[in-house]
Amino acid sequence: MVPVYVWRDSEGEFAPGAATQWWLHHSLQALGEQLTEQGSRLIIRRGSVVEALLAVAAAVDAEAVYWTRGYEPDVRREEAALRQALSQAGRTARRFAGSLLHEPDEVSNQQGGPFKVFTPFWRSCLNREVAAPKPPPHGKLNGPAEWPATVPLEELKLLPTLPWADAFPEHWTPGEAGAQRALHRFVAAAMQAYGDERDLPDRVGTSRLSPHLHFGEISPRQIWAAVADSGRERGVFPPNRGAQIFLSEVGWREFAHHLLYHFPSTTTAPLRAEFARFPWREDPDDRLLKAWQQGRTGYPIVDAGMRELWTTGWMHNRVRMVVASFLVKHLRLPWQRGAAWFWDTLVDADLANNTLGWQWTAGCGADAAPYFRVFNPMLQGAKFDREGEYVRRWVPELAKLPNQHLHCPWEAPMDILAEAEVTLGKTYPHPLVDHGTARAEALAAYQELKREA
DNA sequence: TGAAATGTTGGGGCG
DNA sequence: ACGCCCCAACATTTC
Repeated sequence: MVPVYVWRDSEGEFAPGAATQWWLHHSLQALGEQLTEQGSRLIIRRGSVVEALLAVAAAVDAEAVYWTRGYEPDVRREEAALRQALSQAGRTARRFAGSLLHEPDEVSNQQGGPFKVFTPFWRSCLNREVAAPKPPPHGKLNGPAEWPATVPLEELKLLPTLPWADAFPEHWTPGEAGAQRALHRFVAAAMQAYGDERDLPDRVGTSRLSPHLHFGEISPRQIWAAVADSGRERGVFPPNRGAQIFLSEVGWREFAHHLLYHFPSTTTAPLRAEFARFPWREDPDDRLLKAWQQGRTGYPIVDAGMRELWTTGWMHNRVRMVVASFLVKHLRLPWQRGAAWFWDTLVDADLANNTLGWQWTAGCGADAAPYFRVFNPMLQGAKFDREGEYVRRWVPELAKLPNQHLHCPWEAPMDILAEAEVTLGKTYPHPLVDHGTARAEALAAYQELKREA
């Protein structure tokens, strides 16, 4: 067996982002070390996936090439080309499914088509058996008499040249061992309270498994099995309400892949075609976009989220919904711009999940939030960051403000601002847009879209 | 996995 | 005792 990773020469809008590359570097490093411990190696190549795999296969005269299938449009084209090339070269192609609980073409509605609404999709999934995960290979792995050439990991230049990702290691341990630790921490310590705590961004109430899942360091079947195992003694599945909600979140990931597979154009185009004509706002020099990206919108919960993203490569899901709603509704900038920023900065950037998330927020996707559902950043802050711990952690210049004014500093009396050492427009920005005005304009833009329909 | 406007209900103060 | 008003609490509708 010869384990191979090929770093593609990919360009364009869905080439791996900077945060993805950071994670990949460490994940490959961990995988390489693990394989070495088992007497094997990780062979790294770069360039065309098809050419690289054909070359390695020829070098060791491989009988067959094995891989796990993917669902992104580019990957599907690549796999088809690989199949054909292997066939021509007289080698066997063996493709396996390992990234989902259920394959997108095995789940269908009563008309035999793809689902477009989550609830019936997930109900249908719950009626199916989830295959048990296979144990990982243990002990010594066999290898060829002579190992093929490999590119040193450093030569892929995956790590950022600027010190942007310096704090990432405090928050993440890429690799299979880190994934297993995260899973077992969650199941043992947080899963039962998941229903109550998952929406509170200052807690570690979520699983934080998304990057591990994206990179295949853990599979959803392993997660399913671990959750089921935690309730085995009492013979109940799911073991509790927290587990049930958590598994349905895994279900949203399944749904996202289902949609990407059946509607591959949604990575760039709205599923609801009329939204292609949405009157987005002009943004000369990307002034509004940059303020959002840099966490300088003047809305504390939004800025906290954007800074958490920049600092850790991740953002709590509740806050993702808030900042996404803010970009699409308050700033009225195209959801694709937000998706591109998430794509570059999230360590869990995933084409299926990112596409579903942004189309959901923008109201133009499958089973999406209606467009008029505009999040109020002050209320979201008051509801989900009641004690202000999240905002104080990521927007420290507001830390001395009392809770009452923390989520809307522009409404605080002068003396309270002075006492908290806050000067709006200087130590912290004025609101980039007025909430009431922005909301009204967003709704008017939506009416315009409907009128033209 | 909204928010805001609008409508309804019912307790309590008051004449 | 009774009607009236106020208003909070809750429900419904609309965006």
